Amino acid sequence: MADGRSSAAISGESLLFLTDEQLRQGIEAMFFAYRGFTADPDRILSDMAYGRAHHRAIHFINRAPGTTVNNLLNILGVTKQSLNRVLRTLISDGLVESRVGRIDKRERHLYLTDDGRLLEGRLSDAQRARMRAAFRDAGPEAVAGFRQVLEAMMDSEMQRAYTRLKESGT
Amino acid sequence: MADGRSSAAISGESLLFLTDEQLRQGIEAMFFAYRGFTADPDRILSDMAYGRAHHRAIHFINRAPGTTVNNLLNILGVTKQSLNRVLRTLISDGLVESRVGRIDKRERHLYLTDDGRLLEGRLSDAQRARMRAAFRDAGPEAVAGFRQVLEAMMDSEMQRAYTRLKESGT
DNA sequence: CTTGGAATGTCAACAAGGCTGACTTAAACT
DNA sequence: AGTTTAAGTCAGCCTTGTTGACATTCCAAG
Repeated sequence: MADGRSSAAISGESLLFLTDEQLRQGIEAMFFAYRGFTADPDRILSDMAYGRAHHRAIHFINRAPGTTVNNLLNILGVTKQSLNRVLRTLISDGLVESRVGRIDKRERHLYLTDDGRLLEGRLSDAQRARMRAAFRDAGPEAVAGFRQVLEAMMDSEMQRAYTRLKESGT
Repeated sequence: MADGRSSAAISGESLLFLTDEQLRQGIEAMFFAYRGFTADPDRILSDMAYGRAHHRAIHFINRAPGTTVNNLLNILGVTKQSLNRVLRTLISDGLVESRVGRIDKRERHLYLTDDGRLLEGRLSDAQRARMRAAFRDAGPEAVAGFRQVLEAMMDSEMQRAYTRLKESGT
């Protein structure tokens, strides 16, 4: 497993794309690309008292308006204390609204306010601009491959969450 | 820009892969996939007193043995104070060796010790296993697209760093 | 030979954002 | 009535990022 070409055992057909060298390039590509991926929203957020955690909350509340705290917790994969700290500031700053559930009054349903939607737009415009440029440069076939590999890299639980979100879109 | 189909202006040929919906799916795929990407090494590291920052340092020192602190700083994109804290623990724990430069004695050249290489192996075996599974599931064409999109998503400076590393490999 | 600047390291302080654990409140379920 | 669940809160801890100030060492240019 540490001989430098563990998966380079070429078995008839070309599995050269599975060499440790190829895998390592993939790993480094993920590392550098993720930095670019977050760079633009981070710049916007650093001017305010917000960080990446706020962005994530805003993104998914916008994505699924009325989502419950528990729901968001599962998607974000953090503790409720961590999320609560973020939500508290967003609510008190008037970007997020928390409504008591009608059916189950224990639940809180989360919505973006007008101000919240405004910030969401600024953040996702910036992030989409980069993604759009990358997609356009690479072309539709590359984009399909990109999505396919990313999906295969997720934990199965996140894969389900991702698919659910995907299917709820439009 | 916030009308929900800003880039869906279908201009003759099919640019449907550039709709805001497609871009958002790409954004969410990056988010969920990156979690999976770091999950396995994170689990190993949490047993020790180390975190993701230690992993990154170990990875790139292994990748380019003898690299200087400044070099590493540029690749990792953190402040020297941040990196120094990480390096200090790695050096005092005997995982990394810091040698004074022969030509320029101000520089410190960094190398993994045997113990360091051992941990590096454990971490990258875990990370590669997931990447390998994802690559295999998706197939070579998808992998090519994956790499192409990621590369286009990097800042140009990181793109250069990535290419340099890529070309130094094997 | 001296001095300026570069590379490195260190100290201190701070903030964001993770975490655990303990506990409360209110509502719902059984 | 008693238990479970959803949410929130308090306190404290850790990692990892940040600034700013400052010391050391040493190369290189004047």
